[in-house]
Amino acid sequence: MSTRPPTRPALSEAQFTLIGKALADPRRMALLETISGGRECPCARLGSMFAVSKATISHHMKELVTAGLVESRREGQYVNYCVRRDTLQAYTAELLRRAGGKG
Amino acid sequence: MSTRPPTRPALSEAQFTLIGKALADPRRMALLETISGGRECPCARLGSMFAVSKATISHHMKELVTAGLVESRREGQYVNYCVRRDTLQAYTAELLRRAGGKG
DNA sequence: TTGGTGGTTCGATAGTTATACAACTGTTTG
DNA sequence: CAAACAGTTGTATAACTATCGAACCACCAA
Repeated sequence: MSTRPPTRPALSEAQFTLIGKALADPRRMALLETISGGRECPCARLGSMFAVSKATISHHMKELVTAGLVESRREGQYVNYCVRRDTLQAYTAELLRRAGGKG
Repeated sequence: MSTRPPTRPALSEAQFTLIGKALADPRRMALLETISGGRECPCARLGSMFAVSKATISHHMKELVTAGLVESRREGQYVNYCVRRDTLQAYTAELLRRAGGKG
């Protein structure tokens, strides 16, 4: 048929669920949004913006990285994060594919 | 500029979170997907497809309805559900708007 | 009415998770 | 080396939630 094959490989069920869970938490969503705002975002700054412990920040960032929504890169003492927009787009596409129906 | 203003009102923070949580559960996602498949789906059928109690089905459907992802309509003895694609699309749009960045 | 079927609500339980503190690793600077 | 700073990990706890059985409500048919 004519439905062009997706350019990206479809998300696995496991990753789809991971992403869903990662996005479901308001705090994590806020972190993601903050990271998305700037070009790169050191973890330290995040801690100062949200009144939570650095352990919690680290935990949330780990979830986001595991879900593939964020990439981390160590820069000396610091860790910089950036959003993986491809993953985010793959997720929304998959979401619409699954529940968006045929129109 | 030329980006047409959204036809839909933006999702409130509360609803955005509700939707996120609703979509995060694999079972609920499966239910949503099933509903999306057919035109209308009576609750009874759902119960027979997923090996869970009807109480659990009811609970999940309530979550989906509360999130605005699904609409329920009583049809005599039965309750039919249909997916609110507008909500789903509003969610994905908001997601990309928040975290999709300017890329 | 009585019964039967479809769905909801209640109460309890088990599993998950967000959070913090403390201890630890890694890095830079004296 | 030691000290200071950035992040991670371990442990514990509190809050949340998915799940079920049972009781209940809504509708339909005798």
